[in-house]
Amino acid sequence: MTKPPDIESTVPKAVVSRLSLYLRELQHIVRDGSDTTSSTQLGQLLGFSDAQVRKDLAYFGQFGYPGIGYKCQELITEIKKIMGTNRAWPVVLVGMGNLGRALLGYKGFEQQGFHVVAAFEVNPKIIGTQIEGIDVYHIRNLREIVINNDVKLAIVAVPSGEAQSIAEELVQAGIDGILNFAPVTITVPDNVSAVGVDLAIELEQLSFAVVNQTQKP
Amino acid sequence: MTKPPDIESTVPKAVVSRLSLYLRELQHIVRDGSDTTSSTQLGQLLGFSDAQVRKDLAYFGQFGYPGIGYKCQELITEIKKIMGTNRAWPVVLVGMGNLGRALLGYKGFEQQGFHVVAAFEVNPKIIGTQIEGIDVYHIRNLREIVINNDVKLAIVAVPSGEAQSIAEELVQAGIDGILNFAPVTITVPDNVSAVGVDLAIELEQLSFAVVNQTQKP
DNA sequence: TAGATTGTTAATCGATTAACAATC
DNA sequence: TAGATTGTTAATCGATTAACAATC
Repeated sequence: MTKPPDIESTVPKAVVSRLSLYLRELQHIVRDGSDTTSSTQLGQLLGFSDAQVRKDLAYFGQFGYPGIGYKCQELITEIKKIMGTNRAWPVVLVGMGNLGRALLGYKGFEQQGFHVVAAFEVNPKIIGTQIEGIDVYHIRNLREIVINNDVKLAIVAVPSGEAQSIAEELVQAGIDGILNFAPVTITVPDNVSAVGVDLAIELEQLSFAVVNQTQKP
Repeated sequence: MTKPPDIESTVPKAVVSRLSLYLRELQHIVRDGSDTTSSTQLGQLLGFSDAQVRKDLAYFGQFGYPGIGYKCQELITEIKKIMGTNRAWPVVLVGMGNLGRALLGYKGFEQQGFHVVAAFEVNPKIIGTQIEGIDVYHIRNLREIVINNDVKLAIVAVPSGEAQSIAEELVQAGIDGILNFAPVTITVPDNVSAVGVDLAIELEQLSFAVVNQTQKP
């Protein structure tokens, strides 16, 4: 209860993304039967320095025990609280192409507390059906479903050309965060967050690394 | 021909990932009918400063024309050369679950020059079949196919528990770069590159942003 | 107690931005 | 010529690492 109210705005993005990795490793460590870990172990597993692990966590509080390390379950709980995943998030998914369907069936979302409550499409052939047990709606029902289910997050898996206009509809419907799989930059208002995942770009990064044989230290 | 031979090792990762975004925007600008652009325009489209765009490109050479800007097609060619995507890359895909199948049908890979030449699975029911026109093989055929097709890149979409051992088989088979969709950290030798994409982590980042209402400047 | 490990400060390192001469 | 825009240098800003007192 002593955390200043504005720390979040000063936390670098890189720190937040590492936090997710710490959480993932902690879950593995617990599954492997350990109760505690250390900044050294976490760092080694992820290729970071021990100092960085401690510094990153220090942005949010004091979670460790000098001489002991970190209690995994405790740290997991704390990081989840920080990330906002200490509760379940209802999510809507727009676009039922190849990728959209796969995302609908992706187990990893549920495992981390994200629950797809509805899917949306324009293709009349699949509107009204269920895919992976989820109802597929026409986009015109978006607002209603978002409001009724208090949905804040949306996944966009529509073709590039439609991504921006879908994003705008989502914002109109009251969505606060958009995970965009279309390979375009979408523009959203300042009070809305957008994260883009471009699968081809990820392969391109790999191509660069291979071509330039980026030796790891 | 005047580029020093070791610049690549000194280029920050962040620069390389922005390079991919520049390439993507340039392709859109061309599609929209413009022949030239500027560091200011590129930066604005992506939310970066003009200075950053110029600085990033300067790592690799002088591609612009003072007073004019950049010729889009020319810059596209240059960036593709840098990224190694000025040629087609054969790719193998391991794991034919929901996600693997979707990736097999993902058009964006082909569009950027990545061509999936073979898919691999352990499930005997689908080995020998074709999915999206691609033959599905048993992993025991991996090495042979990788060598025959001179494949350097692999996409891994297997369950978490199998990711590390598959990665090792890929390395054994002569793969140089792995795009890993399993939500685990995989360990590869220094001469191999690995890029991880964890879909749940991307949603988690969004959750953090929404919970902490990270206001954009 | 001795050994381990934290949280935090100071030092280092790296990346971004501002500014501007050179160029078209 | 005047206006636009590059490439690059220097200044600023931010992030990482090293070091260590405090703690268990």
